[in-house]
Amino acid sequence: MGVRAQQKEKTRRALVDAAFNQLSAERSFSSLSLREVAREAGIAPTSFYRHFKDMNELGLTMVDEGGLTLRQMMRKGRQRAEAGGSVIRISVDTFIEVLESNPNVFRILLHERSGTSAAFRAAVEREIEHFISELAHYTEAQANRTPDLARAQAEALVILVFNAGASALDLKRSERKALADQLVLQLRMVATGAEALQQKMDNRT
Amino acid sequence: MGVRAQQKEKTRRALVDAAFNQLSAERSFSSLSLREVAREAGIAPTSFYRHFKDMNELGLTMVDEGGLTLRQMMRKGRQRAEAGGSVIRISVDTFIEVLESNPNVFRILLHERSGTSAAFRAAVEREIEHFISELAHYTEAQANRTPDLARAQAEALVILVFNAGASALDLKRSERKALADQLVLQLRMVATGAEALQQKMDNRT
DNA sequence: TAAATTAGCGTACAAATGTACGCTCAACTT
DNA sequence: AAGTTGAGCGTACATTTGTACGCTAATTTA
Repeated sequence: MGVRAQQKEKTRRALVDAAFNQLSAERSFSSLSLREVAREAGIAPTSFYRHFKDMNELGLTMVDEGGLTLRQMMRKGRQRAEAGGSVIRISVDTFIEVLESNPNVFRILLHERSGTSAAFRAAVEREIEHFISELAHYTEAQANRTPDLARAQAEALVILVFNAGASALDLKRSERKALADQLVLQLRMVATGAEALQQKMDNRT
Repeated sequence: MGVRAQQKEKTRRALVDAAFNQLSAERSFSSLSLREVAREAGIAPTSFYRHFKDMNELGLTMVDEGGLTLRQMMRKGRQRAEAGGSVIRISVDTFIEVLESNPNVFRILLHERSGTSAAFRAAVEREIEHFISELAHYTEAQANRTPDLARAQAEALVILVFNAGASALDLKRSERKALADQLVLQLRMVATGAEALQQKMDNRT
């Protein structure tokens, strides 16, 4: 890659990073202005357009990138689970860690999921869908579930985890422990219930 | 109430209604400006201050009012359930109806739950908490649950319902049917699972 | 009836925003 | 070596925003 393209990429990164850094509990993506982001990235407002058509395009990039980051981290965590122990417990702990080290990545997904732009909502759903289908396949194979039961179960699990994540963002570290415990309990409910429903269906034939 | 106070109340309502009416899939509360709301309500921008300190105060009013509306409608629906039939099924159907007739009320709760203002988030949580504790008490009495198991179960149920609501907002009427069915399945999972866990605990003593 | 209160208005202003336009100059192509 | 490209900049402008201030006129209070 030429010097020129390299520099361009660097600036582009600066923009994305600047936007991520400006996110916080008090600042959502949609409240960021193009000028603010450019300022933080150290370029002139008008130079922004050399990289993105508008703020929307930046945001979608962030959603995609953020989703990827999250999935990679979760996958890494799942490897730990293969060494033995409760899958649920380990997944929850991993998730909390991911959350703590990337709060802003999680924030944008969470907020834009119920956001004002259809494109954003779709992008977030797509990311969540990745989680769900990965998990559904896992359960289908592991626990011999009917596809649609596996699907419903996986979806319920993911939703519960995401929502707990949302609450966790506002909590102190000590309170998070209790939250994680309750989440584990809820996930077990779903898993146990799914198993019971599956049994009932199997016996009926 | 004097003529004067009556007129004031009327204008205040006009403001709240104007704000609710401007909400849509493409327009969140935080994207509304004070001037827009005033314009829609048919008063001068500066007159806004005769009723609310700022947009934030308006928003909090809307959250409180919206939560109240939702709870009243759900309560009315629960009466239908007492006539017999699956509590879960009837509650879900009621919820979908409520959603369809008050999409904007639901939207503001949903969006501000992950919003940018701590006050808003707290207000929404408070509303959701109402739902949860009502349901937890119901379950505790009805199904002899341990308090904390009842609590975890109720929370899981409410979260699943709310999330399905969020998805439903983006769906056509025909697709909502399938969504409702899956939701019912998920709720049954939680209920069944909670029951099984309860049994296990009981047997252990 | 006289005085006090106040909802609503119009004017005004500073601040911030998105973006059009044209320039520069370093990097790349031929 | 000569010519082309394009990232980044500065200037400029029309819009929109929140809100300060002071007035009016109708209602309420005394």
